[in-house]
Amino acid sequence: MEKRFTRYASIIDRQSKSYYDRALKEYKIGCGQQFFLLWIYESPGVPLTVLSEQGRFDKGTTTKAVQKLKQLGYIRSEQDEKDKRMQKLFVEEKAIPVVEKIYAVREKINSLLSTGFTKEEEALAGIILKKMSENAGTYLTENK
Amino acid sequence: MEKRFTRYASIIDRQSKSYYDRALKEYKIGCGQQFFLLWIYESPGVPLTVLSEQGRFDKGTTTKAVQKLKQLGYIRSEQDEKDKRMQKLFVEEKAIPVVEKIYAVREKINSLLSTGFTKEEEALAGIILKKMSENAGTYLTENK
DNA sequence: ATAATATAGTTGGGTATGCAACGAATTTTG
DNA sequence: CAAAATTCGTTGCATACCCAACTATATTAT
Repeated sequence: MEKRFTRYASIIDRQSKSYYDRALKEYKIGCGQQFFLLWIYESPGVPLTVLSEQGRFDKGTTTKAVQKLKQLGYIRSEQDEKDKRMQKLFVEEKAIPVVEKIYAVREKINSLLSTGFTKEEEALAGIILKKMSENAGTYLTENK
Repeated sequence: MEKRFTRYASIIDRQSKSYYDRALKEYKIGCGQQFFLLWIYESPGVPLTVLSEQGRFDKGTTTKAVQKLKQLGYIRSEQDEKDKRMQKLFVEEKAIPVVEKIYAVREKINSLLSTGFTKEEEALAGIILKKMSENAGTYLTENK
């Protein structure tokens, strides 16, 4: 059978991004910030490196997303006392409505993506995609 | 269960793109052209609109990828006689080694992505991802 | 302790991509 | 048939992203 995993992943990713962009426009952020804002919300004080690792983003990408969130006043950073290179990130009050909106949009997108799936298929999809993304991180990267 | 389909799709897509970029560097193309070159190879005379639809790419994205392939001499276009707006696309001899390379890389990526999968899981992954990408095209887009 | 290495984060540059506005050709409508 | 609407493709602009080079701080090795 012809496998076309990447083609499907690409379509899912692009369409989801476009949906996020439309849904978050009113908050002045795009698809590129949602992941980071929620992660900071869920892990107060998280440093940039951890964000990069968790999303498998380049450090530069993470820096720029974080800068945008900071400019908008949605997060703030504190320098770590012990390691002065490290910035600990926190969500600001102002961002709470945005966080809630992102959760809702994420939920919506994920349920639209699994339209017509049985409960079993949906669970299986989660497991398979997780495994595949782990493989991507392990076997498709240059280093490691 | 918490669904995170988009996160996984995003990682798979980004890592695959990076792999394509590294693997195709010697041919002066990047991840953004592989889909189009193969499709033109498999469907001689295909117009730009069909490429856009099949990959669910924006028309502008398709135009730019096609322009790059043309500049490199990998494809040529012919104006349709009946409908003068339409460009029919064809692969040039020069591109054959590139086409073969892309097939090999695609195969490699897809097999790396399914590392550790049973035959059943692999087949299931294809079915589920296909379905999900169709849902993305149907339910996540603005129009239609 | 000092030199070599490693790590956190930033920056500059390039590619991929979507979106909106456009021009040209075609089709549909009244 | 002429005007309006649609369709094919292009272009300009903006965002997301990776990569490589860099600074500053921290850690390890000699």
